[in-house]
Amino acid sequence: MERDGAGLAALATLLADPTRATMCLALMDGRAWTATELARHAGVAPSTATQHLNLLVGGGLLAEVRQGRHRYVRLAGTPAADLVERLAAAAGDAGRPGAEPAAPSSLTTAHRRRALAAARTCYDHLAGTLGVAVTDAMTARGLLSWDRGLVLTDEGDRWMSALAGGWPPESRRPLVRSCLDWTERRPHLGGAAGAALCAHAVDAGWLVRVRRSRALRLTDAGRTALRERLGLELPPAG
Amino acid sequence: MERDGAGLAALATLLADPTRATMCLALMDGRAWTATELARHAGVAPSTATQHLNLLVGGGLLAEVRQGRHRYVRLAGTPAADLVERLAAAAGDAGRPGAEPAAPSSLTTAHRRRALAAARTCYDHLAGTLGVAVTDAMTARGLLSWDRGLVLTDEGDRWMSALAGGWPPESRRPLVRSCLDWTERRPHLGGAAGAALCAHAVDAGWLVRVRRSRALRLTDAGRTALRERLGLELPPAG
DNA sequence: GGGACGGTTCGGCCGGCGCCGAAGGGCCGA
DNA sequence: TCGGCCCTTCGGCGCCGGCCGAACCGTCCC
Repeated sequence: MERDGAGLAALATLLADPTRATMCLALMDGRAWTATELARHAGVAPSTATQHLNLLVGGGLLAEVRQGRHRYVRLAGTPAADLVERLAAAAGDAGRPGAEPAAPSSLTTAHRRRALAAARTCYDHLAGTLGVAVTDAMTARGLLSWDRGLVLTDEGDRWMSALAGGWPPESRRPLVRSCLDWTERRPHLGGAAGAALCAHAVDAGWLVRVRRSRALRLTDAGRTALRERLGLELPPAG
Repeated sequence: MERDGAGLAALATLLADPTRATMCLALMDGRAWTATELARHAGVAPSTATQHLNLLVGGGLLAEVRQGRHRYVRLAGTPAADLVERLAAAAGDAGRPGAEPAAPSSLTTAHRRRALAAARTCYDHLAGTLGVAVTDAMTARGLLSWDRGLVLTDEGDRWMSALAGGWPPESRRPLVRSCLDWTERRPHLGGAAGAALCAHAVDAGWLVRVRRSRALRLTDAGRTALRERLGLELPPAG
């Protein structure tokens, strides 16, 4: 790759604008937003939003789908989402990688924060304390091994098969991947297995999405299922 | 805190300029560079480099140490280095972060970094693991003493005389000086003695310079010489 | 002390970028 | 067919940020 920083700078420039950064963070919920939704969310005129979205799509950070008169836009993929999340995590440390997180500025944000910290999606897999707890439980049960990088054990493979149909997936995506959690500062399960697990949890009603957020709420059924399948004891909803 | 993208944008802005990005990439070798070195490397005036370094240090991405009239600057830590590496890797994917994960192109960079960590020049004397190892060996042999600051013992003075002609040097430069190594985080030998030792090692063919880099390669002759003269056992080249 | 050197500060120039409003085009539903 | 909605294009404005050169300060070397 090139030794000059032009490419790096070009990529960073995409996120170096508050409006674009706000848009990308909003898209971290994994859904597709329309251009006007993003414009209102970021507090700019629609024409301005168009320009920003052109840049982000052109830069490969976002993918778009035109449907009728709507322009739907979403994060381009897991790497893009990882990038945004990682940068946001580093930026969240009061601008100091290594400092403690800033106190929530308001009650609503505190509530939001707590909900997000408890359980949320990280693009397409589980994150937050729940994501870490599930990952830990899977490790304790021998479904995951961290000996030489993160791998799914044979037992873990059987466990996934029993959990969800269509396992293993055909995609060339790595089965498992370690993803650093920005609230827990600990790794949780990403990759195809993480995505499949999350998808099943939502399909089966273990988790329900909280509107306009990437927070998740654990249902009673989910609590029971996780206890039965992983021996994971979770406190009732707070 | 994460709701608006201001923080994220602020962090990304640090890397959104080609000059700053080039500087950060240069610093990925793990070494500490001086301001002028970085200025020349990035192709800007010293005054411009100062401004960029102020931003990067202020943003927590870089750490600085003032030594004499020099301003040494290095990546602030592992998180910062990870951030730069990850962003650079994503930017290298043909500018498409959404594409599939890139092959470990960091292999070459890993090699580069290892080579630099192994042996390199710091100014005009030895640094890296080799520099630290030599310093340790000289201390163990009683050639150096750290009792009241770093001094060359009488025996060390004789050792230097036997090693190289023109010892002691006429310059009023301090004979020995402790210089903090940024990869080892331990002091190594600088000053006139360190310079003379390094010069002799290169002249005598113990070390050869690696082109377009500060890295050094230890020859077989050098390995033998260091074993004979310092009792220093070094592993063969990797 | 004198000279060289590394680094910093200050002022000023300039290009680029983000923003908007107005106008226009495509798609939809009545 | 017609009006309304979503989005885009275009022109223009204001500002921020990167760049330099000149002057200055502190350090090191002789």
